Amino acid sequence: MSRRPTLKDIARETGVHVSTVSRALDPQKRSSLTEEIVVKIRQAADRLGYRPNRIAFSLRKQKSMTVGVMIPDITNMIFPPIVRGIESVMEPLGYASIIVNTDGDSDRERRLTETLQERGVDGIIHTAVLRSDPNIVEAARQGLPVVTLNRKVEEAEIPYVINDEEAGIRMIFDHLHDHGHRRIAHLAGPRDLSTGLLRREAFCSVARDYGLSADALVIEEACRFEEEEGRRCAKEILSRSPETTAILCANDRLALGAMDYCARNGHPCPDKISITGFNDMPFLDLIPPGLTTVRIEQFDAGATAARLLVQMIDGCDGKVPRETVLPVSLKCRNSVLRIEADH
Amino acid sequence: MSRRPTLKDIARETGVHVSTVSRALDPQKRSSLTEEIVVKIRQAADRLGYRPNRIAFSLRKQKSMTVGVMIPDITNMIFPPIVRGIESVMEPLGYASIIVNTDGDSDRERRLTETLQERGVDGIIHTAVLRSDPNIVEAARQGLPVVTLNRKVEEAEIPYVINDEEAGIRMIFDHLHDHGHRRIAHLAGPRDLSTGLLRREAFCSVARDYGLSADALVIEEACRFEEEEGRRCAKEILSRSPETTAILCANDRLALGAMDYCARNGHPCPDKISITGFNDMPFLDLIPPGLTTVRIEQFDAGATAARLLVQMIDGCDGKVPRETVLPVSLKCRNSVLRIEADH
DNA sequence: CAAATCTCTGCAATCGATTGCATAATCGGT
DNA sequence: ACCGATTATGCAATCGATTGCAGAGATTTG
Repeated sequence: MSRRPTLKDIARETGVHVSTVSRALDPQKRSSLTEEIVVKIRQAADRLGYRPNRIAFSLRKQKSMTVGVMIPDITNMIFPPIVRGIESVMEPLGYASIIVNTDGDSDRERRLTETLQERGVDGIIHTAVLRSDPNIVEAARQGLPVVTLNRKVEEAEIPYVINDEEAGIRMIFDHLHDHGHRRIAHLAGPRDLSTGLLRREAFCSVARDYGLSADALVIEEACRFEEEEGRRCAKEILSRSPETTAILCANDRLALGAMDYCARNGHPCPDKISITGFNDMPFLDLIPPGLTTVRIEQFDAGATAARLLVQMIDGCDGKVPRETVLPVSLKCRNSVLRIEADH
Repeated sequence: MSRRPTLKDIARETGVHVSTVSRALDPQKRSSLTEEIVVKIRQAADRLGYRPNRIAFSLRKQKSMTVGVMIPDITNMIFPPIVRGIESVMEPLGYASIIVNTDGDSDRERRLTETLQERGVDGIIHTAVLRSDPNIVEAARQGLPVVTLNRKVEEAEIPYVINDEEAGIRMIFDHLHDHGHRRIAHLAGPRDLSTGLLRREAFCSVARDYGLSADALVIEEACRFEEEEGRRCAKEILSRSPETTAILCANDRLALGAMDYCARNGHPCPDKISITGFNDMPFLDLIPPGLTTVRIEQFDAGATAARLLVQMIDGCDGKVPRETVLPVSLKCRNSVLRIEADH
């Protein structure tokens, strides 16, 4: 129940000055001390169960060995793997992470950025929802190392890690096309979220490459990445364009909602309609018929962002790359049916 | 890019002593200052964009306004809601949480407990896997406020928050019995995890109340709470005891695995066999036929644990309750079929 | 043998905020 | 106008660690 021992306690115990103790316990400077005294000090430290006080360390060194991780919502299943990826890099290096949930709320985000800075974080990993974000940009401008995940930040010189959304959409579009689908609708995500916009643009671009004119495309935009919106948009698509044979959805949850709506309304997937997702979230394989989707390596994304951030914090050698694009892959299950091309 | 302003900067700016600035900015003591000077100081603080340095604060006050949250694995879907529950209580009070994943590894847990203490956390919320845990007990004995979640810690005086596992098992057993099931097998969780043991004991106890002799019970124990083990144990149960009409599983993932095995081997659920889960994890409603399970309020559990911890940290009034048992509820979907009682 | 060099350890300032105590300033009372 | 009481502010120590500089001893060198 007694207070944790400090350098001073060890100094008293061994009869040397605290600065000597400090040096004896620091592998860097141990060399400048007499072997005998180092041994004595380390033994005393062990005996007392000394553990350094990182708060004092932080104050003196102006380095907290702490990073902030801002995510929209940890209960959204795509984020836990990212968090673990970050931790897998940070923890071995002695960094702790303070994770905060922004709920995509700009006010909250501003407040949390503030608190993180008050706590003296050495850097921030910011996984984005909104496409622009003045608070974090401002923090970066003040010299705080920041890396963003899942979002290009155009305005500032902030390094970002993104997945190859374009390639993912192309893969899955190709896959649908290869299976004979020509009437492919896009169930898009919200345009103000960067993934929503990016995937939509990729869809249009790929469709153009296949020679489909832009105004012939049927695209329905969800307000949120949620099942309910998936249902609503699926309904919209089917009524607006009944000849649709495939719906390429901007993410898995939209796809799940779409599948549900279709199943309940005489268009079971994949028999009547093919549906695809994006993200490959956990447990997808347990949900029939098995959603074909684009796999994103969330863990790697987190780890990559963490490595970049550490580089920026250490700030020694060279610049870190401004842009890192991570590969994605096609994950085929059973939600896409081969049909006769109708041309 | 210039360094954040400190009290000293404001003092220089306004021509008063830092201690005066400190007092002017502290709502508690502001009263002892002249109104005029307080205004002047606050204006200067605003103008310079002053934000307190919490590290210095922590060092001086011996209070970090930080708590440690130890969980087995954030990618396990039951934990994110707990984390958010904790945050919902802590964040408004100015506490930040450092979340660490223990992976149920005792060594790792010891190390992480150490790091948390080095960082001067004001308390720890420890959501358990193993039934006993020397490290955290030791930390608590040294006077660190600790609350455990999901586990009774018998040895020490650590307050714990648990769900009413017994009541949950009883509800679901009753439910099966009401639907005519008499041959109810238990797909148990690992005995060294507290939920595994508790639910198994509850199962035996309820079965006894229904007049089933202990040695007539068919119980198969999984090594881990994973789908694969669910499959293995389901197979075991069906071959050992083919007349089984219902499998009461110790958690949802085991149930999902069992459902999968049964479906693939001529025992579709619920037509041939009824299966139940425990936890009510997210997305369960999307997986046919819809698992009937016991709902645990994870968010509330986290929030409750957080409130207890804050009480302990503030340590003012009275003791906190040693035990808090949270209510659970039955969540009926479609994995239980009504059958003719066979007696 | 004295001077120069080198090694090792101690001193004290520092990081930014808090706070008990001292002191200067103000006020009222007579 | 003077004294004691009150109030507002400053001083300096403190939290625990780090680190530049100084200086004591030991050692080498001319």
